[in-house]
Formats: sequence, structure tokens, C-alpha cells
Amino acid sequence: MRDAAIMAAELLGWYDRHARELPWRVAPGAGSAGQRADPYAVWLSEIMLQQTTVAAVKAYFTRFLELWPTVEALAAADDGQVMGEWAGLGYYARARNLLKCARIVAGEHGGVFPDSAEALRALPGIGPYTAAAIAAIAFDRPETVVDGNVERVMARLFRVETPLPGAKPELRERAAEMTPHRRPGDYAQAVMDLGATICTPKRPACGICPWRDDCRARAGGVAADLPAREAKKPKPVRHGVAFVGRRQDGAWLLERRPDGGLLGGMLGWPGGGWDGSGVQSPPADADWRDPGAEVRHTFTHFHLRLALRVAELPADCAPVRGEFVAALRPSDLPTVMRKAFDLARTALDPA
DNA sequence: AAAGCGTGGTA
DNA sequence: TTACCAAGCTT
Repeated sequence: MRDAAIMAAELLGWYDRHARELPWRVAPGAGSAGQRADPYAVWLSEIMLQQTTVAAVKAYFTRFLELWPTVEALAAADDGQVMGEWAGLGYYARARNLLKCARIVAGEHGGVFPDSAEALRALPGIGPYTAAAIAAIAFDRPETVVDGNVERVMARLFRVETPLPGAKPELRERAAEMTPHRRPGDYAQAVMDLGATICTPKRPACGICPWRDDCRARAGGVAADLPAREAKKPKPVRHGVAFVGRRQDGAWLLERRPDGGLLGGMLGWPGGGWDGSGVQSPPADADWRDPGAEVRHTFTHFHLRLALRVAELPADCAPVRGEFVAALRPSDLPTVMRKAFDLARTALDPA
């Protein structure tokens, strides 16, 4: 294997030629040339990209930047609107922490993001990866960025056969050895691009990899088998019920879910039995019908089968729980709740 | 420290 | 259809 500095330079050359154009990205070389990316945009993109694909993030990122172009604007935003705009992207604690972080930066840091990984790390929603990524990309700090892509690239390059997550410390060390002090922001994005486009989880394109002649896993013919992972536990199936009620004027009966748990802070249909909240009785007195179809949805750690009850509610309906939402935008609902909405609307308005 | 926390694309 | 996986963080 060649010297780390030479390999880093090689990768940067590849990045100069092949960097993807992404809405939050400045051109290769710009970061170290003093034309740095907006730290707010870098932060926003990195939070959205946590465990989330580039394809899914693009539209959300553009929308958020339109609605809230600065951290001060986001800090002043309405919580419910932010949660609604985040709906569909998943991991909703990120949106709650996004607001917390924006308000700390706007209120306690004069609207200026800290420029060191250590200080960034202290903000809500910013962990080791995100702190290093912002410091490197927005402030050109030589931090080592370790995400799933980097772990995969290092596991292959050094043929680390220890399964994840046990291999994390070793992979971090290997990644640190490879990190250059020149163009750290471009290098961070280059390694991640390499993992996303060439050193992919399945069928890596080793033939066109700038590190192909250095890679120990490729030499041994085991690149596609790394990194190894501990076996995952099977997901159990949980059952629940959701009450989807529509008032005569078209308003829907929803409730704001409590912060902290599953889908915390999001709008949802009254019900339960699947999320630790217990089975609830109907949220209003009405003739609840069973449409005969159920919602199927898979969360991180369980499969859900959600029975539905639908009802038309009178104009003077006084619900036991929840509140009526006029002009509901289905896109404001988390995906499982939007699935229930789609099914219920079919039942309420048969074609 | 292990578990909780979403979703959509892909094979 | 099912299982795997992705630019992780929090408790």
C-alpha cells in the first residue's frame, strides 16, 4: 500500500474530476481557497443526511432553505410547521433537535456556528460524525469523518474482518491515519463519495477505484464481503388500531404525539396498542366502521399491522381527545399515518 | 452499552 | 415478499 499522503492526494484528484453536484456542496477546491460553504447549509444537510440517502434529502434540503434561509429564521419558526415539513424524512428526533440547536446558535452564539468539532459536538443532534463533518467541510478543519461509507472503505482497504460494531475503534484509527491536512473538507466528502458511488455495499466497482491497487480486500477477492456485521435480531410484529375521523366540513381529528418516543412531536391518528401507549377507546362518539383493510408498515425495530376505524363526524362533534385540523396536508403526516389516511379516504369516499 | 428511533430503494 | 441497508444520535 502506498503512503497515506499520496493516496489522499490521489483520492482528491479523483474527487476533482468526479465530485457529484449536490445542493449543499461548493465546487471542489473552493473550501480551501477561502470560498467556504455556508455553515448553516452544511449543518442542515448533515443532520438530514444522518442515516438517510442523498436522493431522499435533496428536496427536503431545498425546501427548508427556501422557507428558512438563515439559522435565525429557523430559530423563529413554528414548531408544528417544522415538524410538518420534516414529515416523511424519518427519525423525527432530528427535527426536534434541529430546532433546539438553531435556537441555541441564534440565542447564545449570535447566529454564528462554532468552528471547532469540540464546540459543535456540544450542540443537540450533533454527534461525533456530524461535528467532524461540519468542522471539516464548513471550516476546513483537519477532522477525521467516520460514517458508514468510511467504515466500509477502511474495512476493505485494510481488510479488517472483525464484524461491526466491534470493529469501529479500529476503523476509526485507520480512517485517522488516512486523513490529510490539505483540503480536509474535500477529502471528507471524497471518501464518502467513494463509498457511495464506487466502494458500494454490494458489487463494488473495484475496477475504477482510485485505490484499487492499494486495497487488501480486493487483492484477496473479499471486497464485497466486507465489512462483516453481527447478526441482527428479527423484528417482531406489533398490532394496533388507528381512528381516522373526518368532520362534515372536511377537518380531520388528529393529535400531536408527545415528544420523546416513536414519531415524537408529529401529528398522528388517535389509537394505539403498538407504541407503548396502550389501546385507546375511540376519540369521539360516532359510528366507527372497519374498512376491512389494514396498514402495514415497518419501523426500525418492528413490523406494524395497523387496523383502521373510520367515521364521519358531525359538525358539533366534541372529541374526547385530539383536535380538528382543517385543510390537512397529507404530506405533514409521518409515512405510517399518511398510509392510514390514504386507506381511510378510500373507505370514506368510495369511487 | 445496548436499544430505540423512519423511511425508501434495492436485490 | 422479505431482508438488507444508508452522510448517526440519544439515553
